[in-house]
Amino acid sequence: MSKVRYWLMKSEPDTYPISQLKKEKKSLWDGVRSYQARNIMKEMEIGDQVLFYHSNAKPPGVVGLAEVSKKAVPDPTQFDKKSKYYDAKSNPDEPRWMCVEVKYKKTFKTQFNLQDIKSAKQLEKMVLVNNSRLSVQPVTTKEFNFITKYCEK
DNA sequence: GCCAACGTTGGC
DNA sequence: GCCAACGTTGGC
Repeated sequence: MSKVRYWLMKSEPDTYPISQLKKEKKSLWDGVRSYQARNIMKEMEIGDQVLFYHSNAKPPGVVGLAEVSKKAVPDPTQFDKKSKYYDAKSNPDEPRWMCVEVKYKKTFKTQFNLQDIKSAKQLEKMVLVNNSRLSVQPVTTKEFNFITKYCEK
């Protein structure tokens, strides 16, 4: 078994809030159409821990925890003509877009706001702070522990 | 709703 | 293969 790794995944509460993941228990993280984000999802292993982040929220921040429950598989929405994520250029024999499945773990009592992240010295190197547009990103063990310790108090 | 940042596309 | 134009993300 390899070591557990940590990630941060963004979702807009208007599109897919953490409360919906709680209801559904698990969900395919489909609809991601960024090569960088896709490449990061391909790295994920079952059991990896995920910070669930609400973007475009008031205020934006980390709202809870999820866990990778299935390794990357071809994103079914890329072949679904009715989906807004349909990609005519993707070949079923060589799918362009991949996604992992995540399962719900918990919702923090108080969310860790982006503002808190930006003002914490220990978190100044976070990808979130320096590459704010990347929707799936790696998080270091230290960053993960810092945020979860604070939120689990 | 604005707009800065930045990834992607496409003309050359 | 460069780079301008364009589209999207996401904070404010």
